[in-house]
Amino acid sequence: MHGYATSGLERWLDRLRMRSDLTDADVDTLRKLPFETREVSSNRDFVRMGEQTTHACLVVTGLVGRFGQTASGQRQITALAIPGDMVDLHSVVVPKASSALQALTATTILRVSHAALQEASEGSDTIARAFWRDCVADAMILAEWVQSVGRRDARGRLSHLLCELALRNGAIGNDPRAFPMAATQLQLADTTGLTSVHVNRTMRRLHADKVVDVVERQVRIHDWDALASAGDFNPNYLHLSPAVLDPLIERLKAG
Amino acid sequence: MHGYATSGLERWLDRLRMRSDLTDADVDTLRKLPFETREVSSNRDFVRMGEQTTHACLVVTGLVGRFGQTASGQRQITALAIPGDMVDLHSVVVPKASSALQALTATTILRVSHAALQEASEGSDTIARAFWRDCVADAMILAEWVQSVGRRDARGRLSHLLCELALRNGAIGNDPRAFPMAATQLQLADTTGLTSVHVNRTMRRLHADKVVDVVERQVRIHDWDALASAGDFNPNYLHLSPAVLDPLIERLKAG
DNA sequence: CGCATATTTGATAGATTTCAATTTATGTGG
DNA sequence: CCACATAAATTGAAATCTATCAAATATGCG
Repeated sequence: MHGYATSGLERWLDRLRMRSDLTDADVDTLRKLPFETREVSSNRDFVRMGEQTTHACLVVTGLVGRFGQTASGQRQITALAIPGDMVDLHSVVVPKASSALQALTATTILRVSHAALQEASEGSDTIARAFWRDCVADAMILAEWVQSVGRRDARGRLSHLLCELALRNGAIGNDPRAFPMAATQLQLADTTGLTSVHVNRTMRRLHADKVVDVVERQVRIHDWDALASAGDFNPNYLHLSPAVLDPLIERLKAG
Repeated sequence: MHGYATSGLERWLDRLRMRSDLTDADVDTLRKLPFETREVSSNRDFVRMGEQTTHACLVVTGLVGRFGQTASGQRQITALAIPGDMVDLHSVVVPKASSALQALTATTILRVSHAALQEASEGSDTIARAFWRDCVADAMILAEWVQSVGRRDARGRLSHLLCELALRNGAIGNDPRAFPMAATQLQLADTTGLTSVHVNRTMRRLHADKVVDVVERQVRIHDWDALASAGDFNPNYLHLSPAVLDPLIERLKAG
């Protein structure tokens, strides 16, 4: 997206700045955050539930899920993090993990210490506000998921999720009509509160209806209007500025 | 709970301090926050979806729900606020409401301006952190709700919700075994992603099994162990300190 | 008393899960 | 590059849970 974006931090900074005004000094501070890079292979927890964490994790490439688990072993994904997302920025203020983080595919993360993040936030009101706001944005996605899982049928849930991922991918510079999505149908099931069998049948139907497609770990949206209407999708909750949102919708409709 | 707690702010302060260390100066600052009191009658929106808000709302008495709505008119409650909760503290950093707030029963709220809250948070790192942490705590409840709605059956969802409400009520000084719960079965249905008919039958069964009871807008827990096990309830996500949690659990088990 | 709201019950339809296989990808070592 | 092992996608049939529709009974309130 930007020529200088060699470090994975840059994409995160871009995202932060989409939501919050940061001063040049702020950006400078954040660019200088120390981190260590880590490769996580598919289906591996890199934060376990209950663990006392000391670092937050920024996704550079790949896909990360936050997992809850029921006593009977049923799994539920409560958040998906794509590149540019700091999966657990919240851990700076609540370090004890109340759910596990797992890579859904081979993933590169940057670990940034809570101490450094806290120092940055205490050194600048605008950074503090940006971090707070980012956590609130995550909460709004969660609220939307509650609604989706609570009140939409299988087709609606999957459509809604794919709409969300399209815009979130678009916001980080991917093509909103065709973007990487490494989750398996089982993982999609754990995200939407369905069974992998039912996800399979529903995706198959969406494909047959020429609405969306997942081929080779890539989502391809063929009919945005149909998808958005099936998912009853209203992008407000993502709080993207018109400058970001409008061109994305335009591209999606052009599809 | 405290003799001096004439103002509704006090209970909120107590709750904040349960999660975050505040200095005496911080507490002083927060006590001096200007507010206006407002009575809201049952089933009335006091914040509409899409509205640009200028104040955050603290519940003093009653019950408030955050409502999402689907195109087909299906409703989903994405948060319940009991006395002492600032329903939309998040609106300080994201003022545009992405869902409606509605009183589920006659409710008293305190409106506190964003400007005042922001000033408080910018004047003290510890206050800023406490606000941020409180929003994160709300998000963790939301994540648990996603899991509940996604992966538990009707009995599990209702049991889990009642367990949560028991501890949250206990934390503000109510008896965790018998506390006010003004929501109708229809509202419980909107909270758990069920139908009012199904909520009725399920509550009826929980009653028959001598697990819980809702009589005259009061929850009465008869068998905590059975309720917690039916709801597969693990209180970790509420992040209550042992000093608060342990006595509550003890009382609940004694029941 | 009488309207409006909430609870309760029954019968039926429908969506989704569960169980059990089968087929199709994907990756890996020889 | 093949053969094997493993993971993922796919399909079918039956069982279950939950929604839907419709109505009767309570309950609260002016």
